Amino acid sequence: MSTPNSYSGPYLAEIAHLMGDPARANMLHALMDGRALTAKELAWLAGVAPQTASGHLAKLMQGGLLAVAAQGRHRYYRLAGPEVAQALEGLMVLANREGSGRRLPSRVGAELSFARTCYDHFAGKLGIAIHDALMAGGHLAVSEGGYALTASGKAIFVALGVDPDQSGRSRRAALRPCLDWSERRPHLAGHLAAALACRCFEMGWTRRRKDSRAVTLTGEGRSVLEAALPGFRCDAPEPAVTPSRREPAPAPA
Amino acid sequence: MSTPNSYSGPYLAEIAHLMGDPARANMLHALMDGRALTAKELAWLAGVAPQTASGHLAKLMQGGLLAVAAQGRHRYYRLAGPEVAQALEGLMVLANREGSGRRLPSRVGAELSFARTCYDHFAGKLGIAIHDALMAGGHLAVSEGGYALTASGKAIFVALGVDPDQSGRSRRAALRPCLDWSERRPHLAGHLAAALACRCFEMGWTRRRKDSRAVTLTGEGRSVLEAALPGFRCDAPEPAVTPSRREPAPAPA
DNA sequence: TCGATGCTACGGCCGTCACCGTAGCGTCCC
DNA sequence: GGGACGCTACGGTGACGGCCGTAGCATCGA
Repeated sequence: MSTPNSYSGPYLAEIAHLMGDPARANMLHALMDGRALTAKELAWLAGVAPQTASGHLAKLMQGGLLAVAAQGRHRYYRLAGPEVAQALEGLMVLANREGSGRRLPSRVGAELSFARTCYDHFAGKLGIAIHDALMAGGHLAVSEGGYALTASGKAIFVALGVDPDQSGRSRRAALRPCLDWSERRPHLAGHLAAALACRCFEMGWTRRRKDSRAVTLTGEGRSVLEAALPGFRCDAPEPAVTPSRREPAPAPA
Repeated sequence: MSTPNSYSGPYLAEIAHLMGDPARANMLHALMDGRALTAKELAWLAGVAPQTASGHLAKLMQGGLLAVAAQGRHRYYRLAGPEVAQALEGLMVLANREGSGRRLPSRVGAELSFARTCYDHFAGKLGIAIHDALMAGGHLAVSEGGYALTASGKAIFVALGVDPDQSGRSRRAALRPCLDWSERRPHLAGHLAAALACRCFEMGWTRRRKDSRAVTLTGEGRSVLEAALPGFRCDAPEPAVTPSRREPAPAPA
């Protein structure tokens, strides 16, 4: 009764509080590539014991941030939906602003900002290159709550092996812009973008890096995209020596 | 060294932790209408003593979420930028999902979801109505990272008394979609949207409600918008008895 | 000049919660 | 079946941090 204007403040605080713990934030960050991970993997990634991780995961579940799929004796956790990933991206934009003083370490930052998965689609320089090439070519049109493909845009998706008319859940836009936290420019999200990313992994045009959201564009992938997408241009990533960081677990003191 | 994949996790946690305290969340929520408020006002809105609020504000400043303008013996705090508002909106989307069980109280929710300011532009049913009318009429086109006005769109802005070619900071898109947390559909953000909102308040087409982000569309405003924007349609808000909630401060026990 | 006001700095109190120990339940492999 | 493995439930410990007291500095008005 003492806080007349705090309509959603408490709810907002509840969600933010869930994300505000380092261990939980690490887990959420790791899940932002859209994959589903087991509790043990998440525990290791977060740097805590499995018991602790279990508690965190239960809290995240109760808060509606995660979904779980039980499979045998494993439980695979994933983000509850694209809104969660989008909210996290919004926070990443803040966390990586120049003003805040904290930036990604340059090596790692270069890999991640070249190409990575953002929930289920491409982000980074690669995602933006795709977005820009489609836009510059007039293959995108404004639509209900996002983008729609023009006829020429649909032809491009067909050429890449993605059915542009597969209407997933009709509520969500097939294509929409998503602000990129590393480049501060939009890339393509939505289930068509996800289908395109999926196709790229299937065909070996892109590959996931181990233990990272970073993505590698293969030589074949570059050729395919340049052929199908007039104007597509994406600077090569530096070869980036594999850091071979492979400490299995923090040695218990 | 024990968390190989947590590149931005800690930074993300830091930002989220700042937003995760109820008092701070209330402050941020109150500032989401883009206005600048004094420390005392924010203390009252957050339901804490001024000393406590001062500490919170210092933390939010250090985290880069707020900016301050000293004016005499008052210090006016406001959000540091649109990115902050956007990140908060992203969290609100999560906080107000059906699944979470917590929704806005219906009375208040109805007022806020009809029309409100979102940092510096209109959101809610009003914001969406403007967005939809412009889109349906073909007045928007996809542009570099957002929307651009077509010739007919520019004419509409001119008719409303807003210069569509005022290029603010050229880095930011003049118009871009912004997901609405109450309606789950996009409304218009960007500095042209802000200019339009500003014009509406100046001309008395809309009015702010006291102690709330809610906005009222006046009869004149409705006429003006319907005349200038073919297809504009915005259901009337329920008259909504003014709750006259006016407890000056929580009685100290 | 003096008092009132807005805001911030410091100190002590106390609640909340992250953490990991042990223990228990369900599942897979041999 | 027996054992190993994945995960969760519970309890105690410790620390971080929110809270408000008093005190101090800057500004405005008379």
